[in-house]
This record gives sequence, structure tokens and C-alpha cells, in this order.
Amino acid sequence: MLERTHLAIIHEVHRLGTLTAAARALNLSQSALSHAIRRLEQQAGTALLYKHGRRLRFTEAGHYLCGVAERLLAQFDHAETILGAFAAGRKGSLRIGVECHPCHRWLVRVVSPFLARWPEVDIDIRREFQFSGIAALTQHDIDMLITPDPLGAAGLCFTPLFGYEMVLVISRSHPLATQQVARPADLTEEILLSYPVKDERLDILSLFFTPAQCRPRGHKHVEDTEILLRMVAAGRGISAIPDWLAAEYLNELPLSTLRLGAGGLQKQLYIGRRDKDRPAPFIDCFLEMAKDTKPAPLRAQGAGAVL
Amino acid sequence: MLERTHLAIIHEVHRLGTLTAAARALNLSQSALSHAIRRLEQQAGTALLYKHGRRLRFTEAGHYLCGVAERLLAQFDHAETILGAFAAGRKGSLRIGVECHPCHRWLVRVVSPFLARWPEVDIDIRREFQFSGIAALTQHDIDMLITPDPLGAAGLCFTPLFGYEMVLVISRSHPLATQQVARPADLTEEILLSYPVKDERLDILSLFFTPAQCRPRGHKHVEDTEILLRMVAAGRGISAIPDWLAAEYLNELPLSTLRLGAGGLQKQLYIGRRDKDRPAPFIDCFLEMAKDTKPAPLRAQGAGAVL
DNA sequence: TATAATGATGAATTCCTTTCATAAAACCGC
DNA sequence: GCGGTTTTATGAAAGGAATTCATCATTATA
Repeated sequence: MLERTHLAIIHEVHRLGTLTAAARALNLSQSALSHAIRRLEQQAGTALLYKHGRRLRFTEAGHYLCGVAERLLAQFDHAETILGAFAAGRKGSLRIGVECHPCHRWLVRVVSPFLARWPEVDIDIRREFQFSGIAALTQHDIDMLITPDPLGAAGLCFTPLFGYEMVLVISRSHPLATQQVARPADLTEEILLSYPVKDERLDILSLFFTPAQCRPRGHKHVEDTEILLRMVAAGRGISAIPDWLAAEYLNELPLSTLRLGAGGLQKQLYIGRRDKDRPAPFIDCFLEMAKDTKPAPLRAQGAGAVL
Repeated sequence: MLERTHLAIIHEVHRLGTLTAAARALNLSQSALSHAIRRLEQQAGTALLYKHGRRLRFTEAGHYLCGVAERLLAQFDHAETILGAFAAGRKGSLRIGVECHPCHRWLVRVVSPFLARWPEVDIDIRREFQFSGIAALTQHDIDMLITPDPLGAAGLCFTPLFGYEMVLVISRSHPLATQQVARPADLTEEILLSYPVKDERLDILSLFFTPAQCRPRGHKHVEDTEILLRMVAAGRGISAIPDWLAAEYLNELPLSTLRLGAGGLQKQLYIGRRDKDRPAPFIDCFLEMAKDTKPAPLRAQGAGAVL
């Protein structure tokens, strides 16, 4: 069976011209090379080298193998380099799940500098999960989960990133726009606009409307933040988004923000990982960079001061 | 060091899912595979597989290596197939030297069917030699030599192909065109046209003019047979070519052929090889096909009957 | 819960590679 | 042509790495 060693021998003999020199280069005895070539020739059933004077020449088959050696040895070397990068933790891939739709804009601000700093790390961001983000993390479908709901699961650990407040956004021309706080009963005639997520995962429903035993008049799903907010600005509905996200749009669109209930709807974003994951440096680095990237806080405008 | 064996193991584990199955496929024990992977992981400094339930899963590095394995193993397999073709004598290359310029047309008739029959054999035809054709053969620059002058040299052997006669070609309107035989003295006022070859290798000089101690008035070199004969037909000179080559042009061009001297200039074409060459079947086959391909004999016209 | 399937591990063994010592061949300079 | 040098070839011995064996631990299955 043709082995890497054979290729290395063939290659060095070709490069240096003599068995003796090749043996030196490979830290082997001349005898070892002679035996190895002999064995290979017997297995292949064809001569690879023949004596010409006191040196060696390649037969056609030998020449062919020489070309093979050059190509394959390069590939072996490359593979080992890459493997080294894996070992050193320079190379890898990070599949990040995001259970918090509006967090995407924040995530981009983390990922961009990260990619620049870890050129050999591939990042894959997933927002849809067959079952849940937690399950995807447990089952190794993703390596990290960004979520506001750190549901306990064996083998997972969560690191808090930053706190924020979910605020109600309404058109600046809305009758409620002058108020500071919204109460569920004020909004029963409104159309709620939200990202396409199950109702039980919408905090404004589970933590605001449902406890007050009421609900908005309607509920529509919108994929894109920009479009969602433009619809709100146009008076086509209301929505609840993180304060820092609202802040980014307050200057662009005629929007007002109100606190949801007296205490506001306080949330915390977490990043979850598997406990026993190999501690790759780039994973720690990502965590650090994520912790250091706070979203812009909401300027005093409309809603009450937030965190 | 990453070896072919490691790639094979990784590949089979990926294909079959379990160490046990992979071990069966590789005719090894499960233990052997476990140890081998462990060793590789230690050398690489990174995990490749990890237990998931009672099966194995690939780490990122493992997945990467899996891709490498697929590519490299295919290349190994292919290389061994080719090596097998070399061993079976199906594959190879035949570098053929030709010392007889006009033989090129005949050679093409041998080579074409040969290439069809040995699709894996490459043919390379050389007409220029640094020193001589014999030297090129001895020094392994070529594998076969087609020559009318089988100079003895150690380690070479020559096989006769066919006999032919060198005939004088002149324009049909030449005063000598009505004769059967040309004598050196008749041609001292002519311009000799020949292939670009050293004088001592031109039979018409060494075997016809020189023994009679005379020479033509001029001597010009022409590369191409067609052009050479058109020049002769136009009365711009005379030439000497094999009878069978002349035969091909007698209907196309206004040429006449004459015997060179009373007995004619009889020649024999040989094919030379190295004695101790590995006996590749395609080489023997080439020899047979060459022997079986006789040039078209000269029709009774102009020159005397030949052979 | 018993049973089957699978992987991990340490020690022993086997097999293959390598080395050593030496011969044979070829080139070089005189 | 003849020693001296360089290079490859080869058989026997030594060394080392891969493999097996026996066994344990873990997990899935009935």
C-alpha cells in the first residue's frame, strides 16, 4: 500500500538526486530508503528507479509517482497546518443561535470586529430552530445561544450580557404619545405588530397583556425591523422593542416610546454555551467582545429613563 | 505524522458511524482503531472525535480531516490504479527518434493505429538530437530509434523493417528524364536539394558522388518534402529520396526517377532499442506494427524495378 | 433491570521498519 | 590500470510501533 512515507522518499530522492542525500534529509539510513523503495516496487509490480552509473534514475512509473508525491505531500502538509490551527484554537467555527429577533443589529456589531480578529474562524448565525434554541444548543446544532430566556438545562451555562427594557413604540401622532406609561387596558383597540415568533415567546403578551387578562384587537407578524417601525410610525399598529433599538430610530421616524406598565418590562440578555465544550480561545474572545459591546442606551426622550 | 492509515480510519468511521464497523471494514480490531485515533489526536493536539451516547461524533477538526481524507484517499487510489497500469504494461510513453527524414510519412501510418490501440501510451517523436540518434538511445533520451544506419553500440539491438532504394528525382522536363540510370558525372552541374542533415549522413554524397570523386555544383537544404519535390519539379534542383516516397508524388508532380548507379542505392531501415529495456507489451506491439507497415512500393514508372 | 452494543484502556505480542555491517559497482585522479 | 571514494544493494539483527487480547465502563434496548 502506497504510504506517505513512500511519497516522501520518492520526493527527496528526486529533489536531491541520491539515496544517501535523501536519507540524510529524512533522518534515515540509506539502507532504510533502499529497502523501502524495494518493497514499494515489489508491491506495485513495477520498477520506479534504476541505476544509471552510480546514481539513480526514475522509470516512467517513478516519474509519475514523483508528480503524485509532489501534489499529495503538499496536501498533507497543508492539512497538518490547518490541524495545528485547530489545535491552537485559531481555527474553528462558531454557530450562533439568536432567539431574540431584534438583537440582530447588536450582534452584527459584535461579529464584525470578531471576524477581523479571527480570520480563520467561520461564523454562522441561525435564527430558526427545529425545536428551541436551548435544544439546538444541547444537541450541538449551534455552539452559542443568545437569548433573553435562560431556561435551565443540564450541561448548559449562561452568561448575562446586558439589561434592557422592552418599550412600547407608537406613532408620534398617537393619542397616547404624550403619556409616559402605557397600561394594557389602553391598548385593547390596537393592532400589535411583532416579529414572527410564537405568542408565548412574546413578552408583551405573556408579561403585559395576559396578566391583565386582555389582549390587543389584532396581531400581525412582520419580519423586518425597519418595515415594522415604519408601519408603527404610519399609525398602522403598535409594537414592543428593546429600548436601545428604539433609540436608533427615534431620530429617523416619528415615533414615541412608552414604558410598559409602571415598572417597565425589564429584560436581560444572556449568552448560553455548553458546559463541557473544549475551551477554544476564540470562543472566550467572542464572549468578551459580546460583553463589551453594549447597545446604545436610550436618550431621554418619550419613555422614562432606562437602566 | 498524518498517515494514509489515519485518513482511512477517519473515513470509514465517518462512513459507517461506529468504530466497530469501521474496524471490520478495515480488517482491524476495534481496539486498534481506538488506539490509532488516540495517538493521532495526541500528535495533532486536538480532539477529532467525541463520544455522544455510545456512538462517536466528529469535532470540527475531525470534520475537516474527514474532508481531507475523502480527497486524499481518492488520489491514493487513483495513483495505485495508474501504477497498476504501468505494471501491466498498459501505460507508458514511447519516445521515438527518427534519423531518416523522409520516414516521417511512413511513421505516421504506424503511430495512428498504435495510439488507438494503446490509449494510455504517450508517443513523442524526435528528429533532432544533441549528438546522434544512437547516443540519444543509449542515454535514455529516446526509447526507440528509426534509422537506416544501425551503428553498433553496446547494449543496443536493431530489427530490420524493410528495404528500399534511394532514387534520384528530377524534373520530368530534365534532359536526363528519359534515362533509367544516373551516373555521378551526369550530375556535376546540378544543384542538390536535401533535408537539413550533415553531409556525411547523406547517402547520395557518401555513397554516390564521393566514391566517384565528384560533387554536384551546389547543395541546398530544404525542410519539407513537399516543397523539396516541387522545387525539383520546377527544375530548380535534383534530389535523392526513397523509392516509396517518390511513388507517392509521381502522380501529383511532373517528376521522373532514376536509379543511382547501375545497382541502385539499396538501403534498409532498422528500428533500434536498448537491449535491457523492461519488456513492455506496448513496445513489442509497436515493433510488430512497424514491421507490418510496409511503405507502398514504387509503381513501374521512370526508375527501374525496385526490390 | 437484564442484555446487548459500543468505546476505552493497559499489557503482551506480533509484525514491520530500521540499522548495522558488508559487498558490489562506478567514477575520479594519478 | 589502480587504489580511493562515492553510491547503491542486501541479509541478518535490533528496535519500535501498531495490533490484539482481555476487560471495564457506558449507554441504549427489550
